[in-house]
Amino acid sequence: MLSSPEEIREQLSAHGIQPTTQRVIIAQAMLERCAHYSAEDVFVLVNRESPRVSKATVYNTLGLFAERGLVREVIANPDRVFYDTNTTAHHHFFNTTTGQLIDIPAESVKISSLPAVPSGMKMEGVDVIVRVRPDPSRNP
Amino acid sequence: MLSSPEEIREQLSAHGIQPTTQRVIIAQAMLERCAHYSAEDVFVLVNRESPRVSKATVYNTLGLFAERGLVREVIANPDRVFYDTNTTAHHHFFNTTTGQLIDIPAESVKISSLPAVPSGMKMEGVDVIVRVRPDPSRNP
DNA sequence: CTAACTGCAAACGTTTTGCAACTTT
DNA sequence: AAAGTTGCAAAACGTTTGCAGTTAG
Repeated sequence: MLSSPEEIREQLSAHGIQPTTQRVIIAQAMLERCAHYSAEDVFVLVNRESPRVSKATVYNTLGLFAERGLVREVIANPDRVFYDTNTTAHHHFFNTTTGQLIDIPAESVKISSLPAVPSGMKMEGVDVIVRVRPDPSRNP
Repeated sequence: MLSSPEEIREQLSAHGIQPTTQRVIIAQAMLERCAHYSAEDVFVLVNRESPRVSKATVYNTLGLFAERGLVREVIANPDRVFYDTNTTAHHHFFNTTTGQLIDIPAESVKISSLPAVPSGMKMEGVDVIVRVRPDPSRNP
């Protein structure tokens, strides 16, 4: 992934996001490894060594990043919104027992038919969430 | 839909749910018309005429109903979990502007390929959420 | 200099909890 | 009688807000 502050700043600018100190810190932390982060995850990650970004800023920033397409909002768990640094088209396994999300590459899912979008509406995207859980009978 | 308290009680029992007074009230209100209800919706609906069920009981009951398959949890909006009285296989349009959900019959969506479920896991179901929004160019 | 952004703490709305009282079996 | 359920109010939780102070262009 990208890592130098330089590259991060460019990425932010490319998405129309003003690269402030805190935004660079957050983007760097998130893009370092591909994962699904809750707001709390990011808050902890970013302030691990020393307090650098406030909670309000984390929330604002995640919202902004999602709006500008730098990360993607994934909603599978009622308790938490996740922000996915993988913004390419893809889907998810959702472990209903642990709440964990696992990416499914777009190619693995083929949707051969979809209904017409209601009139006056425009399709934004399609999310496929495959709910799974540990199988007691197969994993003794 | 079902409507007599008798039938409702039977439905609850059939799902392994002890048919108490409050649960019958809630089930009756929800099954009366097919829709997507938030917990607050149900709370208001059920206490419209007179206070009959507490908020805590509404939450507990919805959780129980979902667990036992009487209703289905639909998560598309970070702000609210919806409970869908349509438990047959089907999918959803999600209007990202208004937060409204619209059912898509299962037959309208054909998924021709899915990845293998991670080992030791068992598939519970597949949710397809088609995100849509008003199209300014088509609806002036 | 101006507009944009940040931090703090307080406010918010939803969901959960602890526990005594009450139903249901 | 025992087990399960309910209501209440309080707590917890994630998220948002208002505003004064700071930073970026």
